[in-house]
Amino acid sequence: MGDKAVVSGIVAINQRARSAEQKALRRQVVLEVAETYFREVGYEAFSMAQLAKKAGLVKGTLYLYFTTREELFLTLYEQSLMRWGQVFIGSLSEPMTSRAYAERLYSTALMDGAFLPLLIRLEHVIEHNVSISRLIQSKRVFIRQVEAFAEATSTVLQLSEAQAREVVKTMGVLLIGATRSDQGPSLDNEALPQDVQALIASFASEPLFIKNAVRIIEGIRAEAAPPSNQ
Amino acid sequence: MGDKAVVSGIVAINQRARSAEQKALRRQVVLEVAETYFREVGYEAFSMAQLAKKAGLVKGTLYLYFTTREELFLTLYEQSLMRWGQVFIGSLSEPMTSRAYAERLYSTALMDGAFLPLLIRLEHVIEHNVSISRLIQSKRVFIRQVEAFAEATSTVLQLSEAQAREVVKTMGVLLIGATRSDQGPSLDNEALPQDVQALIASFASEPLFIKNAVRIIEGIRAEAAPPSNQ
DNA sequence: CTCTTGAAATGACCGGCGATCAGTTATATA
DNA sequence: TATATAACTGATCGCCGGTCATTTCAAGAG
Repeated sequence: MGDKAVVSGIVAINQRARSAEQKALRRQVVLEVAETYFREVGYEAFSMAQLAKKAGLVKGTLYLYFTTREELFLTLYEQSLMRWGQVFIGSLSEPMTSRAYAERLYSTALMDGAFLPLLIRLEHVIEHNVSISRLIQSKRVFIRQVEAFAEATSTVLQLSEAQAREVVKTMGVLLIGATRSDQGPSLDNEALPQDVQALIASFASEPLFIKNAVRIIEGIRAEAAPPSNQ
Repeated sequence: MGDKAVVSGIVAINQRARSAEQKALRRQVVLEVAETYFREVGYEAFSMAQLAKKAGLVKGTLYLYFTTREELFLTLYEQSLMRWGQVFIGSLSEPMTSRAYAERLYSTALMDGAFLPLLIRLEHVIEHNVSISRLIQSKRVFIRQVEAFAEATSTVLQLSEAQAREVVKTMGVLLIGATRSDQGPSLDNEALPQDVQALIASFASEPLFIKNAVRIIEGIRAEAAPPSNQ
């Protein structure tokens, strides 16, 4: 009991955060605790009071750093998006097949346990209850990421910039739609009838994503290069 | 004040529902009130107490007809799915282009104001907090609908059964991913900077869905019929 | 070294939520 | 008409996100 005093390493602010840097640092610490907690319990069971407890604060203090629960999640989303972007782009190699590209995209997106659950709730939940200016700021982060994706995609898939942007947009759509089934309740293997098990198996997200990603990339590739004309 | 007594038409149960039919009827009346209310306020703002008030009951009574809020929404989802299925299949004509098929699918799905908002929340929210047996029952409704869709699709697009099933599965994925942007906050036209407006415009759901639906249908069509071989 | 001051932090508090259940009441039947 | 049964009620529960008057602490002034 009484786990105050020194927390971690050199910086160790258990005192009040007064300077702007200290406040930013504390905010980031809270975000890291929040992300761990979020990975444990998911979106719906995540409570601000519990988060405060885990971060060694009191609920009211959280609201000095985040105006609403949703604004906190929006920040987590931005960070996970940028993190995933780095990992995905970093995983691409010079010339790639559509299939290899789709596989990298899928596996890196799933690897980050926070990204997809946040992405899936972005429009219907998170973006409501957030100020317009904060939302604009977030959209700009998104624009930057889309551009980075498009550039890398254009290179490795040998597509025009316009084609690459089209690919990126559609990959997002497909990723959300295909991984939706992974977000259902974890009924594991318990006594589901065969017809339902077969249904679930037929909606397995990985082949669903990859097969359709390839179809779309090849479709886009074919559109701008009519094979028999000019 | 005092709007008891006769409610509507001939049946008019303001009394207790005793027989199984009366109970089923009352349940259906509640569902209809719930759907109207849901269309007004959406998922998050929907409260059981308000619903009870609108249905002329008390909150506790609702829980005699639905075990949880989510089970009520699951029922609304099933009904809207079947309703849409009828409308969509009924709107198909004998031989159709991929594009016409995609357009019908998109427009009929959007027309029913309740279907997409429920579908989008199905796995991450609704299916949690519902009994396993109820979930199995719901999945079977879904299986039946998929089969009906596949049959109609096979006919109008002139595809094999396996191809048609693949089309149907993928259309669902695409529909959810593409219409996600419609679920954001309604920021209308108010003072969004141009870059953000351009982003939103570029993610407009209709062209996003239709272009990619066509790409995928054509991709699936091409897979089983290699043009230069056999 | 002490005092002042203003912002960081607190915790009690708010209204509303989904859900529960002991008690009430209407009604079909004997 | 009396009785048993189950549909219905409404008070109550614990918890939620969010607020705010008050307290506390550290940096800068003297």
